[in-house]
Amino acid sequence: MSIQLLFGQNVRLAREKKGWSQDRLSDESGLHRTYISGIERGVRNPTIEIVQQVAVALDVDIQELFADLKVKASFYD
Amino acid sequence: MSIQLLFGQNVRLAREKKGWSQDRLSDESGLHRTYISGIERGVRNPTIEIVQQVAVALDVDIQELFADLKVKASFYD
DNA sequence: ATGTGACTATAAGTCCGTA
DNA sequence: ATACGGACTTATAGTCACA
Repeated sequence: MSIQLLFGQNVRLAREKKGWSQDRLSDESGLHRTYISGIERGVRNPTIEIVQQVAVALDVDIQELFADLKVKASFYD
Repeated sequence: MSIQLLFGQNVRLAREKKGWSQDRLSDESGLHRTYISGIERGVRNPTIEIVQQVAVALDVDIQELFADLKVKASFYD
């Protein structure tokens, strides 16, 4: 898995955990909505400045956005 | 402190911990020597792909390169 | 062995849409 | 509410000569 996809999925998880739409995260981070979409899909390769902007908006540590993805528990249920 | 400088200083710490020159890190990462220099000084704003390349070369977790910098123990010694 | 300014090619990031 | 495309501006990637 690419680092872009790992990052993107972690952003999506953190966003959904807050119950936010991409539009909402866009507003909070100051980044364009379509760009957020691209990040979450792993098709963008953001700079660390953008990473920080997203982390601040989501109120999470940058490190959390690079955390290894856990296999969903439901996979084993 | 900017995220670029935080990242850069963490890279420098990890590199020096291994006793590597910037030249050596350049070889190991495939990135140009002057680019490594720019990263460590915080004047570059690398993408997450570059971050991963550096982390792999230094054999550290990406998260370590975003760790809060500790005040040097020697400051209190 | 490292810092710096300058450079070109490429990608980041924005904004307009459509589905 | 999200994915995706095209066109656009700005910044980064990557490199060099020199201090």
